[in-house]
Amino acid sequence: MAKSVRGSRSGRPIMALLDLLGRRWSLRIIWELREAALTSRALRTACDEASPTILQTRLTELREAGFVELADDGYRLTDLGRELFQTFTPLHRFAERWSKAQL
Amino acid sequence: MAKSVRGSRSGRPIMALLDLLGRRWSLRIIWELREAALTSRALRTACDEASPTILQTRLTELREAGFVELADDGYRLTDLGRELFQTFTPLHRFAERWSKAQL
DNA sequence: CGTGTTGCTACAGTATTTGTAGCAAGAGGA
DNA sequence: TCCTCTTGCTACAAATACTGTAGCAACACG
Repeated sequence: MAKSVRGSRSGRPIMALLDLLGRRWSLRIIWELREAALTSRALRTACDEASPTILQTRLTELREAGFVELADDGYRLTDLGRELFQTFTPLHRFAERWSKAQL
Repeated sequence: MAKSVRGSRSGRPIMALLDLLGRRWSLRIIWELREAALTSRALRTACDEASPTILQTRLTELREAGFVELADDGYRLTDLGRELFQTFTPLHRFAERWSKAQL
């Protein structure tokens, strides 16, 4: 398992971030936690029954990165994680436009 | 190789997009093409000598998605791809804040 | 005590990614 | 013409990441 975030050698934070978010289910997890906290099982359901192994791995990474935390009501975005999610908003809008351009 | 974009079954464009961008080197490739077109070799150099196999695979996917095109001067973002890149701008700013929060 | 959650892990099979090598096609230069 | 260089791209085996199933201990409710 890649311990340190790839691209971090360059010292450029954006590389480390692109690498972390470029791992499977990372983007999706943040997306699914956008509204409310989810238990590990609920998160798994939300993520199309992705394997718990990889979800756990990603959750650990995202927790170490400070984007996600485990509270009484399950996993949820930290303030930092919520900030990160904000940057997805234009992405969401873009996705809608993109799907129309695909036709 | 995953032919269709995962998550596209849901019909939610954002899922398809999150999945495509969640594959290794996808985000990075778009990032590296942000300023100028790059030849396949130059792109490889920019991407820390990532293997040409996977770069080629990602480039094909990104081309099919309409984000990247191959021109005389190498690979470059399409108008759509440039739109997508715009959504990264807040991500870049976030990355800077994040690296400070990590200390 | 049983029943049901929770977060989390083991493990084997599969898919993806890596690294090295090398291809054919095209653009020069001699 | 032949030689050399670059282009985009691919083969192939080894390494790594991911999947799917099963199941653990800890805690809560009854």
